[in-house]
Amino acid sequence: MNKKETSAISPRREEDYPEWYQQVVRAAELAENSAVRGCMVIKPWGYGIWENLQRQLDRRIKETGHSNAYFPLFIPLSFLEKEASHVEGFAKECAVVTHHRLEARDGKLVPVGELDEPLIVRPTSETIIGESFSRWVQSYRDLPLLINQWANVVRWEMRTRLFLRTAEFLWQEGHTAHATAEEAVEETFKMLDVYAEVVENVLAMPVIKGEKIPEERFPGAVDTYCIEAMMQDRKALQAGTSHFLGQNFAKASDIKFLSREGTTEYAYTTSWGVSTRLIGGMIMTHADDDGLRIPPKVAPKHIVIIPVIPKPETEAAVLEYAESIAAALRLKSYNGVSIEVVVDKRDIRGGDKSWEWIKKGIPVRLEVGPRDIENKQMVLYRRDKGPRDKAFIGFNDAVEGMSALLDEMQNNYFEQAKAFRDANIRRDIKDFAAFAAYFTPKNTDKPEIHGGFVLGKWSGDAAALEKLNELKVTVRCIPLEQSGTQGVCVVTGTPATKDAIFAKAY
RNA sequence: CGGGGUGUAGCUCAGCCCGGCUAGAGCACUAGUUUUGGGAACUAGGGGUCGGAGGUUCAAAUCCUCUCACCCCGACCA
Repeated sequence: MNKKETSAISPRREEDYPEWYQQVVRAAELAENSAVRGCMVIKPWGYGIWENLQRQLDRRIKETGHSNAYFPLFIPLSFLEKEASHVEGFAKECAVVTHHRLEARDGKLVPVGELDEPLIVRPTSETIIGESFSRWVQSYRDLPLLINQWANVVRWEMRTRLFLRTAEFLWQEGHTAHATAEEAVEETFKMLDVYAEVVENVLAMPVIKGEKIPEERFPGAVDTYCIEAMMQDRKALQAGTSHFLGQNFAKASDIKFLSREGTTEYAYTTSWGVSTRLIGGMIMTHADDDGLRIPPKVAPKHIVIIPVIPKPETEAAVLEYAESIAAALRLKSYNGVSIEVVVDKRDIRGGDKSWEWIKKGIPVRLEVGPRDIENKQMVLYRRDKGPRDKAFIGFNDAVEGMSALLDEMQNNYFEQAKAFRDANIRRDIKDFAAFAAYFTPKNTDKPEIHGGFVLGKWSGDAAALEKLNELKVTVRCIPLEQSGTQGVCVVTGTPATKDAIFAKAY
């Protein structure tokens, strides 16, 4: 390999951001494309991140009173027809099962045994869960009903990208039913807060909580709330959504209850979800030109110990020393779990090992050789510093201080991401000329990274949406935090009071 | 589904326009030697239905027809 190459990932972010993203995913062995169009294989390192995220989110979902359950992968076609706008939103991207048997004919397998009613593979589960809810809810005493499921869903997207948009993806979807609108709205916000907390504290991704404009709402929802994050190409990523569904789905699925007063009422429902897309967001928030950087709280392994063996006769002693460090570290805990250590004993060159782990984004690398045994020390490399930025650290200091070090790295990642985002939120753009200039690349043949977030006033009229569409800019959200000031819409120039976040988006 | 492009080794590709020896390169892989606090060097080696089917020809990776898959740009999106 070329030693003059100063970064492990080629191209670098500023050269070709989408290609850089793909190379990071590949180099870190997170996932790969599969034989099935649009569907990915999540490899162990990537799945390990998902499991850690899942565990920490699941805990908070349960702490807020929800229970996990599981509903069918297949949904009768007729269920989807029950909610008019829901149909419109999802019908175009549904995988449909029409047969239940294969027969060999002329050496080929052909589907036979047509189903009376086709089944769709769930793109989301409101309708099938609603069917259960309608039987589970009879009285106001059955409410609230607070259910979550971890599942895979399928949306037959035209264009896919690993983690960010795949035809099949993993997620959790919460579904709740309440006696009053107030309580359901409260639930919607509560789960939005849970998402924001997990994404910021666990994935170290700063987010903006807000409300979607009507055009961007979940099909069938009364209100959709979201958390929006900024990627390193300054585009927005919707990182999670929480929907207040009003009585729309309760009416469609017949979720009724007898109130304390003896009247029959429709329940108010909510739904909320986050997906494996968050891993894509984590990559695009933290990875650099040397590959992935995983926030310690979701890293499948926190530390790799790389034995340095200059001569074969030193091997046994070095490995023994490496294992003793690993054993001591494993007795320590970080973020509620034992510190995860891997001793990389593979018979390949040390430099190759180091760079492999750098690209995989492991938080800490420890290198130990014969000289370190005598001095009872090791060489420490942190992924939040440069690849050659090494520090000697004593055995006891390393073991006792590791948890605090991981915590510091977790915070560093968040602070770095937050500083980057805040530096790229423009609040000074007041007219459309400046707005359009900000979102237009200077080199149209090969657009450079440009634009960012604009925080400005939004009037909400249809003509304005049209102008945004031409720029490929969207209203990401109306932030929950509003200034309350009077001003003019950055698109139309007409008087407006609402603050909105504008950006190009994934 | 519209416009453009690509299918040749595990990966990235050359060869195709202008048909012709046993189909090539780099990386990766295997073995050996040297090197060793660092993304090594040399030598030898393994690996290919040239996306698939049909056609033209003495001869097809190369020309023709059909077909499948994927990628990029649009419309759609967690």
